[in-house]
This record gives sequence, structure tokens and C-alpha cells, in this order.
Amino acid sequence: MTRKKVKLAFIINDSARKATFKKRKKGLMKKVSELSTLCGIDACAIIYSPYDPQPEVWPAPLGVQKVLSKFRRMPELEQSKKMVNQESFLRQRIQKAKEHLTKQRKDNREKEMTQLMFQYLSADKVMHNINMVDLNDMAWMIDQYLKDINRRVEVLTKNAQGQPQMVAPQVVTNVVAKVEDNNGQGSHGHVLDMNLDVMQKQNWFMNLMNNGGGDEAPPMGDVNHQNGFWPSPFFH
Amino acid sequence: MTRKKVKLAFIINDSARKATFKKRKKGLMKKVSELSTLCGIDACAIIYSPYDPQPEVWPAPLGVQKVLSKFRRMPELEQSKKMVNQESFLRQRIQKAKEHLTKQRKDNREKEMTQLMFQYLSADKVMHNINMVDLNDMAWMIDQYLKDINRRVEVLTKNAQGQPQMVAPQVVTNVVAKVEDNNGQGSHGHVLDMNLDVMQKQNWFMNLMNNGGGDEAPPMGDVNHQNGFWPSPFFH
DNA sequence: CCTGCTATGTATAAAAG
DNA sequence: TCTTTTATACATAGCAG
Repeated sequence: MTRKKVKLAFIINDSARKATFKKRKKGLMKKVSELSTLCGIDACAIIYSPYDPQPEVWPAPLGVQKVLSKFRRMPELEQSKKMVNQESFLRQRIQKAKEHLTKQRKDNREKEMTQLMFQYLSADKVMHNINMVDLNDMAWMIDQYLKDINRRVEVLTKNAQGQPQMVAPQVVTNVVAKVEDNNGQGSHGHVLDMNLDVMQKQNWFMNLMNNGGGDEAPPMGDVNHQNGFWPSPFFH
Repeated sequence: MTRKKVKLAFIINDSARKATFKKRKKGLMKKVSELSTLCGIDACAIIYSPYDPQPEVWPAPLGVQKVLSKFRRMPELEQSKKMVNQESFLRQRIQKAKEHLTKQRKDNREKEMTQLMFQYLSADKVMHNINMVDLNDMAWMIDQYLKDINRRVEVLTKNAQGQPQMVAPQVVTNVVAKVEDNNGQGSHGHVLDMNLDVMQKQNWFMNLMNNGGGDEAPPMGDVNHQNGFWPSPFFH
């Protein structure tokens, strides 16, 4: 039931290695044949193993010979061009893994913020002890949500403009900055305070969110945060 | 979003073919490298295409040369032994597809019978117009279910034998044979009748069921069907 | 054309038999 | 050990930008 992610290293256990070899060899041969059929190209695969006295090849040996003769006809130097060698291949995979990690962190951060936001919305009283970084990130995310809502309202309004007297409600909100001090003994006001200076320093999260639903630049220097009101998206 | 099962034939559309080629080439190279790493064996893949001036290979060209020299060292005749050629490969895949079809038919038949059986069990009155083949198949399936139940009862009884006075209930049933004539004007009794002779001729379904939960031979000539009682599975 | 996303199909590790 | 089954991870077709 494939519980491990397969650690891409030599399989120590003999029987497991053999089992894996047989399965993967079969799968690989199938892939080669499919690629050849689907795209009408020449390809071959040759696999040596201690389990078979002769190498397994695809396609028929004559086809392999044909491909090989083409290959050997090339000068050594030419062969190195445009080829995927082990080192560059590994480099690519490492790079991809790093990108994946970054993306995961973004997703995680976004989920954390969403959860925090709903915790806040459902709390009877104001939540203390939210650190400034979280507060900033969450505020920016709320910004994005609100902008999205206004955008949708605008679209709906335009679609319904044939109907006179229709006035789209405008979503505005009031995200005011006031950050409590560390021991929670500060202000107990029920309004979230935000410190613009700190926020401007926190561009990490903004970068994070750029991939998500947002389609605009991060709110660096966006003065809307200061008065807490968004300008109407209408009539722009 | 991958809605079609990919019909394993040359892709006519040029751009689609190229896109598929690029994706699958990458996937294939990854598979080759994984196989080589996981199982510690020598393998190579060479792919020609109109998109790349040079063939794509894995691993580095020197590694390919190494594998190729091994390969060319073999006599032509030896090369043909143990190898997967295109024809045998296709044969294998056709055979596998046929087996899959047969298995699907078995599963479908079993589901039909189960549904029919529960329809019967939940009907207020006896159901007419069940044809003889269905009736036989269903009766045999019921047999299998009952045998399975008895087997489980036996296991439970053995597990509980430390407790004196414990008597396992024995599941018996009464599947008596009486098949209505085609126009449904025959007997209206509430007991399923079975014709042993006909049943013995219907070994198709028995073959079907042998792969499923059954672990015994088909009930060919099993006289238990005549009196409708199973001998106790205990003390065997 | 390429890049990225997501739903779906395929490959396969592990567990059962 | 091999085969079959099952659940999970991976590959990728089609689409959108």
C-alpha cells in the first residue's frame, strides 16, 4: 500500500530489490513502447541485471541496433551536447525539490493564516497574544480576500446593469492597526491594530501570497492600510 | 484533465504530440534513473526525435557506451534470446487485456446475482420470471455464502471452546428446487426450487465464481443440494 | 510555444494468500 | 518466492493564461 515515499536509494533487502526490479522493468518497457507509438519516434532501452543472463531490451534487437548505429555514428563531442547526463539530471531534480518545498511552505502559511482568521472571527472576545508577523500576514490576506470580493461584485454589477435601480453593495472594512505588547497587558480594544512600518518590512509573506489568488503586487506602501478603507473598485 | 484513457496510437495533432513527447520523455528518463539507483543495475535509454537534433540519452554518454559495448559483444543469436521484442510484447498486452475482460465479466455477473438475490429477499411475494440460468447461478452463490458463514461459525466456536456450555448455532437452509415455466404460470410457492440436472450443466458460472471468495471446487454433483441441508462443518 | 494547474489514469510498495 | 489485492504515490492529458 505504498506507504513510504520510496527513498530513491539502493534497496538493501534482496527480495524487495528483485521484486521492485521486475515491476519497474516491466513498467519502463511499457513506457518506452508507448512513447514510441504515441509520438512515432525511435527509442530504445537496455537494462542489465543479475537476474537475467541477457540484457532486456526494447524494441526488438534489430530495432535497438538501428538506434545504436545512429548513436555511434556521432562524434564523441557531439554526443555530449544536448544530452541529459547524470549530473545535470540530478541538479534538475534537486532544483525541483527545492521549488516544491517553497510552494509547500507557502501553502502551509496560507492555511495557518486562514485558520487564525476564522479563530479570530469566531472568538467571543478579542484574541490576545497574536504576534505581529502573524497579524501582518493575516491582514494582508484579508486584504486580498476583500479585493477579490469587490472584484466579483463589480463583475456581477456589470452583468446586471440592464436593470435600472440596481445598486451593488460595496464591501468595505476597517482594519485598524494596534499591536499589543508582548505580555498581553496592552490595549484590549476590539479592533485589530496594524503597524504600517512593521508591515512594510514583512515582505516575505507578500512574496508568498503572490502565487495564490492574488493578481496584484504586494501591498508595499499601499496607503489603504492606514485608514482601513478600500477605495471603491467601481468606476476605475 | 486526462479524461480519455489515451488510445495508444500515433497522435495526429502536432502540438499535442510534441507536448506529450516532452512530458513522457522526461518521465521516462526519471524512471530509468530510478530503476538504476534503486536496484543498482546498468541501464540506458536512447530516444530520437525530430525535436532534438541529438538523441536524448540516460545516463551520461560514457555510461551508455559502456552498456552498449556489453550489448554489442553478444552474438546476434544470443541477443534474441530472453529479449522482449515488439511482437511478444504486444502479445503479452493483448493477453492481459483479455484476462482483464474476463475478470470484469465475472465481477459483473456476481454483482448481478447479488442484486437479484437481495431483490428476492426483500420482495413481498415470490418473484416470477427469473430465468433458470440466473436461478442456478444465484443458488450456487447462496451456497457459497452459506458455506462461508458456517466456516466462520466454526472458527468462532473453536476460539470459544474454553467456555463450557457454549453451543454454536448451525446455519442450515432449505434451497429446494422448483423452476417455474416460462410464462410464469407455474407454481407460486415461496420456496426457490432448483433443478439439479440443469444446475450440473451450468458449470460456466461455477468457473466464474472459483476466483472469488470460494475456496472449494464447484458443486458439481454435490448432493447437498438435493435435501437442502448442509452437513455440519463441525468435527470434520 | 511554453508554463502551471488539476483531475484522472497508471505504476507500484506493501500486505495477503 | 510468486501472484493477487489494495492503497498510495506518481505521471500526465487537457485546459487556461
